[in-house]
Amino acid sequence: MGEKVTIYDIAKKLNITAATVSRALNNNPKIKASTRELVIETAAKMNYKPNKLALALKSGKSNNVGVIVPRIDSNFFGSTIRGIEEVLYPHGYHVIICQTHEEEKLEIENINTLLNAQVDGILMSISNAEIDKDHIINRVLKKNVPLIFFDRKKNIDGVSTVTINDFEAGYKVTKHLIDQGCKRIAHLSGDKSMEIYKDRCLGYKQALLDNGFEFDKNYIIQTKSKVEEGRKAVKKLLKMKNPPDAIFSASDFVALGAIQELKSKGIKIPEEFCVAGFSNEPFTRFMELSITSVDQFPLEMGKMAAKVFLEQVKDSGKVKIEKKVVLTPKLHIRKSTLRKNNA
Amino acid sequence: MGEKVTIYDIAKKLNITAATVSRALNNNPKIKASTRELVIETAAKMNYKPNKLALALKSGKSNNVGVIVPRIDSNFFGSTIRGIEEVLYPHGYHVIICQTHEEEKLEIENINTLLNAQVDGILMSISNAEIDKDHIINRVLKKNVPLIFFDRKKNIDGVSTVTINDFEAGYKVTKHLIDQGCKRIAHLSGDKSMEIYKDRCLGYKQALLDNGFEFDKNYIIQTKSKVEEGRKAVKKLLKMKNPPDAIFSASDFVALGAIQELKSKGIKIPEEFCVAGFSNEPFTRFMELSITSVDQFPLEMGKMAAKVFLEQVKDSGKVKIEKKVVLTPKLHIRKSTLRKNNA
DNA sequence: TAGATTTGTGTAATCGATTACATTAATTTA
DNA sequence: TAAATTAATGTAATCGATTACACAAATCTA
Repeated sequence: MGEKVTIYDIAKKLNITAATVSRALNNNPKIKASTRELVIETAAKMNYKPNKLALALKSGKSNNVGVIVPRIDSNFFGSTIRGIEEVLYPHGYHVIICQTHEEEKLEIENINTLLNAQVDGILMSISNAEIDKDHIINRVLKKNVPLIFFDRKKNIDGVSTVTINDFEAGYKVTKHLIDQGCKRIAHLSGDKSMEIYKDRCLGYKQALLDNGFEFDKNYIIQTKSKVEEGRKAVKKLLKMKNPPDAIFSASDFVALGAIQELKSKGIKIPEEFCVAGFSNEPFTRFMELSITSVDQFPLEMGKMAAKVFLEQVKDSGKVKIEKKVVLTPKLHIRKSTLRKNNA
Repeated sequence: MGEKVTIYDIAKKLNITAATVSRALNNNPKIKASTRELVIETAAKMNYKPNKLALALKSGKSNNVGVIVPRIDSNFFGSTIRGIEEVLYPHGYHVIICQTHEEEKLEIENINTLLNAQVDGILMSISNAEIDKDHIINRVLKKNVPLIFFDRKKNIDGVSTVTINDFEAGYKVTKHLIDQGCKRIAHLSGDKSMEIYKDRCLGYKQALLDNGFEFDKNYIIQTKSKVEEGRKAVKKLLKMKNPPDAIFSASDFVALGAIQELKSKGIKIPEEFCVAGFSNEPFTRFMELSITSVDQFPLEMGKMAAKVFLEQVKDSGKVKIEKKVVLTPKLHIRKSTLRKNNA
């Protein structure tokens, strides 16, 4: 019933002490071969399994790492978590998932409860880079718990980061639109308090400037990552005196909404208007009018974050390392921006 | 630096024992009010946080639950996990994620490591219902660890399940296709070793029979949930002497592939051919030719599974309960099957 | 005012492992 | 063959909490 076999049960059965059992099971060379074998055999027979909690308490290592993301039911975060898990599982780590729903309060609460649960590391996508989180971050660092930001980072000493080059991505998309002959390129940005959106926007600006385009700040509209926001934005843009003929959206969902709205107005894509998104959501390639988008390699990003964590664990105690890994984004050019005469 | 504050540190500072500190922090009424306040105050000042591992070891409750799914980077499982997390987090539970990639070996390994980690419960989507898993399942049950299957279940005594009525879903879709005037309805099924696919197929059959259609087993093609498989299946079906004029696919991805192939052959959807999918993946409603599909309410399913777990924990020790929760699927009728003359 | 209660804390065992430090028995050395 | 090694195992502390039991001081009872 209870079926809780401990080393003491094995010890009792064999008339030896728990210490000997422990040593035998850990292949301590001081133990006589015959004893070792007997113990191992008996342990197997009794279906003994070590209690990870006891080990964790004793060693101070829980073999759990916390992963904090805004949400997991999105392709991007789901894939990063998959990558993290794939790398860490073979090393004996378990992944504890926490969602913040972009809420500041939950973010801090999550870190706290993860620390109390004695996780061996925290991998997170921080939501708002402007709000001061130094206090809680310091708690993590003081405890010497490796902390790694992925995708949504904030520059903090001692914190490693794994990101893609959002600036480059923004630049590439914009340059591509320019190459397709677009003259007035608008940008549907995201929450500017996040570095990723800031950087994408900066890349956009730089590409414009480098190519002799003038930058009009009215062409930048802040949106939340929702289809409806794309429709709204297009309505607004089309009312302008000098409406754009292309959109670089920092979100695939917003790009989708934009496309829907443009189509409903009878505007032809990509002939009259080009639209590019961001994140390479599955639907962007499934659509009949497939959508040009940026691949952020979420799986790779997750794997990389996990690897950085493993390195930090290995080297802990030695020099404090701080890695900044930047992945190169890949632009998938699809129908929504590909004009045939240019192909 | 180390910043590890324990109740002993607090005790030392106040010249009392750890027992008193523990009691004060736990609002034990035997403790003098003044002492309690002093302790609580000092604990806050020293930034004391209880060590969850120690608590877990003592109490035998880790406050962790394991969730085992084939993968997390899918809309369906991502959403169920989100639901689980949302319900359990407020109750102080953490969710440990494990992926099986449909591999038998990993499934068993995951259960084992979760048990060794002393999880308080396991919620899982079992991959293959035909392979005998009694041994490992028994280990869970013997340990009195609540076990709940969601979506992909297997009928086992003592195991609660939360599923949707896949039979009904299959029936509804097929009936809908019949109502739209389709005469020869094919079914693209999934791995028949899973109950969900078996049931969807049974619902399909029953609907055919109930409506005076004859059932042709050549109209059933087994597929894996991939776009390419849908294309292949359609190629095969169209080569038949008496090709179908509708497809009920047990997967949205397969349905998508089918649609792509049909279109490439110049077949008009839904006028000449209707296609319905399953799972209500986001892309099904985003497509220009939106795809009829079945909503499995993954978020609700996750929440429900978590609630069943909570009930079992509460009632543990009392009668052993075994809940079978069946959610009703919802058919979203979209362009891919909606013939205007029928609307 | 002696005995019974109550109040507030301390002592020590416990959860299940690991491990530094004995300790005993066996073997080697001189 | 006595002393020195070595081999194999036992004893007990430890990780950080909780809690049954013990106990002294304060308060109540008759």
